[in-house]
Amino acid sequence: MSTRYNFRDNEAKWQKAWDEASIYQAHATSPKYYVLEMWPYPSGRLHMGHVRNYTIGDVIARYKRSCGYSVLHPMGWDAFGLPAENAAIQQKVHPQTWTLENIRLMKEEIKSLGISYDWSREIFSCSPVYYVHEQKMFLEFLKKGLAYRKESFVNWDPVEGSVLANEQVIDGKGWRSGAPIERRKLSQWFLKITAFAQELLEDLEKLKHWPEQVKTMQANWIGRSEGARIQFPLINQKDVLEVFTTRPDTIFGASFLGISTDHPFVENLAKGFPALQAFMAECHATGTSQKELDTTEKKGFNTGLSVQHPFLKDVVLPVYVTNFVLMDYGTGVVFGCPAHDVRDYEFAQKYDLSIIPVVKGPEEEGLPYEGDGILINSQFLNGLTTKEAKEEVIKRLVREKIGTSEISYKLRDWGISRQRYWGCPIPIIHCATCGVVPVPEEQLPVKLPQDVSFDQPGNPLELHPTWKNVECPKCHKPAERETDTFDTFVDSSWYFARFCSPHALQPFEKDKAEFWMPVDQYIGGIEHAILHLLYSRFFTKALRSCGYWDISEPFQNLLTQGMVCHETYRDQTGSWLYPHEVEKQGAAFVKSSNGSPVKVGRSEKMSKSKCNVVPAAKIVDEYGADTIRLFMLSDSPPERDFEWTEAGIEGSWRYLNKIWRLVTGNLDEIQSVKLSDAPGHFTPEALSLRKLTHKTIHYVTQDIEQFHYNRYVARLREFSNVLEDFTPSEASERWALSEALHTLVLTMSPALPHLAEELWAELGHPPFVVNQPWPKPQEDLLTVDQVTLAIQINGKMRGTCKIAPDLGKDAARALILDLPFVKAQVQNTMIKKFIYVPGKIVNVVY
RNA sequence: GCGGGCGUGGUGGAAUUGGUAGACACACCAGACUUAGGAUCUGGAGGCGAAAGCCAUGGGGGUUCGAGUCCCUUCGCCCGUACCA
Repeated sequence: MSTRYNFRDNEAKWQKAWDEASIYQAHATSPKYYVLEMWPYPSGRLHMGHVRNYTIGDVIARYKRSCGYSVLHPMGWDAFGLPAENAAIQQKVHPQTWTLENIRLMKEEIKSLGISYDWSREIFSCSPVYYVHEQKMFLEFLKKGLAYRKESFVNWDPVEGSVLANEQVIDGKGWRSGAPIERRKLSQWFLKITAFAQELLEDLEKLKHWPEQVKTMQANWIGRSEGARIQFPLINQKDVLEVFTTRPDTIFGASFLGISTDHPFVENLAKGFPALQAFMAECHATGTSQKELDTTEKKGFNTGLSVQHPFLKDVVLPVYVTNFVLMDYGTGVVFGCPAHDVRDYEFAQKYDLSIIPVVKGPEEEGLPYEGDGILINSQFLNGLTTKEAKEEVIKRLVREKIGTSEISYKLRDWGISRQRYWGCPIPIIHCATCGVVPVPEEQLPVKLPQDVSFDQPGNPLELHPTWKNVECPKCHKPAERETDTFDTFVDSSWYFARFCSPHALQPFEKDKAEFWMPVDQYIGGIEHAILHLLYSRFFTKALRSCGYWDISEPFQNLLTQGMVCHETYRDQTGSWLYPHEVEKQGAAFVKSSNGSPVKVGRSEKMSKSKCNVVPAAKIVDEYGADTIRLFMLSDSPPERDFEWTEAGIEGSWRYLNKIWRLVTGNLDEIQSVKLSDAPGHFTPEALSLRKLTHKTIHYVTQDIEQFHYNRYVARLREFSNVLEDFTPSEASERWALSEALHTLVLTMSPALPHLAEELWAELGHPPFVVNQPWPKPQEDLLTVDQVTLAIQINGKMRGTCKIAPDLGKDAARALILDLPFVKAQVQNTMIKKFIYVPGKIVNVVY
């Protein structure tokens, strides 16, 4: 018996054995369990965030397998995207070559972790076999009116002459060129997610096991609000401007109209109005991100036009073109009520507009006051509450035919066009005669051409002569292919369905998909709380309305994991250092290469830019898969951030060896034990061990079910701490020890599959431990006959007392008031209150 | 700016969801053992204090017999913000 566990040989051995037995291949037999981790973007190296994600998923997959479920646990590649193009530009390597090589490397690393994936279902978003279905779906959506074309803004880099992602715009400038970015309009494809706004909102209630904060974020993102649409006729003109407002009650506080720079009326007005044109250009000299738009200084341009107040015939309001009214929300026009809106208040002060308070709050409030209250200065609304006033205004608007009630959503349609090469081509042909023509189904897939160059800026597809120039399928005259590709979120909005029948000729076989779906447990980073998850929910519903299946929600349960963090290090020059470049000298850190002092920064999310990354492959190589898996589970609960430390991984490695010694060191003791022959009598020591064994099963099961993996590991450690001190002296104790060791191996197997497999063999069993049923606790061993009751006197902890857990209140009172330390404190004072929570606490108030 | 979170010893965290704050670990200290190892084993440990005890869950206030947990307020950090994935 070796005292050191040989992870290198064992992990390779068992991974090979699992592979050869194909034990992780999913078979569609009930009951089913579909566990899915978010598929990775193949960046080339596995990082700790991936390891954490896959480990969390693997524990539940293995646990459910032991519980008798038929488990589907697949893995694939979110292989399209911007980094491949950046690599192409920087390293002169084709995006496909770069991507496939990255996949090869990452797959090798994932495999070394021993995750129970069914690799026969592996899929790649960049393969035409995958994206052909996406192109067909898009054409279906087009037929159903769920896809359409409209103009919208992109970040335009005037120096590069290309479109930039928000990420590539830094402080309003292009990341490569440094040139100020402008917003430019392009005609682009959109998916009508707003058609499902109400359903996406309502169905959140069905998602019982989604984190509340994710549901709240999605609900706020959808942003349903009830309000009114009100007409404001322009003075001396025929036109009418329509406003959407959620505060129709404040209509008498209106002092101006704000209209979006992108409103058709403004675009029209700007013709022959150079000052306005200049203002609009000024507003467009910014990127498209919401954060940038919101934090840019609020500006307005007085058009000189004015509108009539809907209820006050002698009041006219000036019309300002503004940079803070969004064309995408409501009607693109707002009325400004400075007394009751912070933004309007600032605007009114800047442009010296009147501020009329019309809502009186419950207390003396300063302005602006955005809360509810009683209406003042408001004609027929005076004295009404905010809620009543809203109803009354709408009633009048409808009666006078100058407005209606309206429900509005913040959610905007999903722009899916990207002016990039490395994505799924949009299957459309533009013809001068026939307009927008879908590529006929028999010509699908539209494959990406291989022969492209990144020597010039912009999308290489634009510059590709033979791919771009085609014949119109309808009139056969020369036409052009759509050169935009899909947003990569499209690829990840249905991959979970493809896994159900990954080799099917259609996107997925309906019966297979309806058998496996919905995903029973979805696991991924919190950063996807809104976009990816909302798009996937939308796609599921859109596919339903196109007749693909009868599924409405893709993910039954959701776990959002926290980030993996690490300390940051900088040398004297301020450059970031990798953890492997520094070493500890006493309490301080120094640079390994020259011994110079290192400044230790706070722990942050692992990122290449700050060099605080630890490559997973290195750790697997040094400590093995089980050690890294154990550490990933031990410290933090999955939804919290995780702190990576060298000490932590060491600690996990030591624990692995401890288990190894514990089991192998007791083999002789339990050699003669037959677990099927339970002894008739147990010594008190044996009984007490058995109680712990069954309590451990009980709690470990609960902890795994609830994803309290750190507690699960803590229970295993507590259990093994006791086992270490247990020396059997007769038969029933040897039996109890054998039961305990078997339980330890079985319960640790979801976390430490390789070690468990090896020890299962050492215990004399044929493979595989992963196919063993999950142990069940014996109920009669879970009862306790005494608990430690906490005793408070006047709310302060004063002592404890051993007591039967179900003792009645009167008996408990007599017993406790008779305790010496209670008597001493209370003496003969009258007891005012005696609070008794059986099994937990007593509070004596005197 | 807006939306959502998080904050507990030197460190990561635990606390049956309003009932003994610090489980389980890491780091540390003291000791044992030795075929000096990536060891292992035993003991200690929130702070102050000789002790009794007092103080402690980012800060301040409140509700309660009782608050890490609920409410108000404030500070700090993190995620998302629609073209990073």
